[in-house]
Amino acid sequence: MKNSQLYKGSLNTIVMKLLEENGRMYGYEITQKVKAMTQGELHITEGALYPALHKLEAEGLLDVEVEKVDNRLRKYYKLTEKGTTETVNRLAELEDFIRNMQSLVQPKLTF
Amino acid sequence: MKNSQLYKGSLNTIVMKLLEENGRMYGYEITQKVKAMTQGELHITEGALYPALHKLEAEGLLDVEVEKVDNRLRKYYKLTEKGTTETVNRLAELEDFIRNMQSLVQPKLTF
DNA sequence: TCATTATGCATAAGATTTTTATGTATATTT
DNA sequence: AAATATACATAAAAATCTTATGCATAATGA
Repeated sequence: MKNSQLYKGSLNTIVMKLLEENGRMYGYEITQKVKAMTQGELHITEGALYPALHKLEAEGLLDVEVEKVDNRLRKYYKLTEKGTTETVNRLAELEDFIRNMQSLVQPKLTF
Repeated sequence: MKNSQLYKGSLNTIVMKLLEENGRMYGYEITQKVKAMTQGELHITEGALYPALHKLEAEGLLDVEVEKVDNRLRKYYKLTEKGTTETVNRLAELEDFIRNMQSLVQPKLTF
């Protein structure tokens, strides 16, 4: 989803957090939202997003509702109860991750 | 290198930053240092680390010196000139990454 | 009006990274 | 004497993502 390898493994967390914020979203909408929220820096590719959504659904973390808007198909995803619980965990992991990375990379900040 | 998927893609950056800080280190030392710096939270596995070191060396970012200490082998790695330059880029990417993740995950912080 | 871009989904091959499981060997601790 | 720590290594499998396609409708622009 961009040049940097760092984003590997973060897609699920991003998607789940966005769904927690916005209630329900469809795939294309997620790509646009992420692009907007990062000033165009982060570009989620379809080849990564759609399989990820399918997997989260298969794991019971997301529910899907298909709708036709303007004669085009949309698949709206939202968090299941299980997904909502898991999102809390993932966000806690993200905070730990960021904290750990900062202590590894900015060891000077001990003042 | 742990439970959370988030660390995927961050190993190279971690290694390069540690070498920038410490001049030269050997593999086992890196695993212990990371464990200590993260209060035991982040555990770098050998199966991930050694291939990563070999690849960074093959890319010309690291130099290696073999030494025998206490009758045991050690391979000390240090950044090449190219590696030092690249480390600056990787750290900038890491900062962008963290900033982007925070704006995705903490959109409330707009005050 | 005809071509391009935007919207919207999907999958498949390949690359990359990591996990898990081994293997070898010496030193130290229990 | 056995277990743990130190120190390297690789190989199979899993997981994730990129790149390249494919299909289809709507809107924009030349």
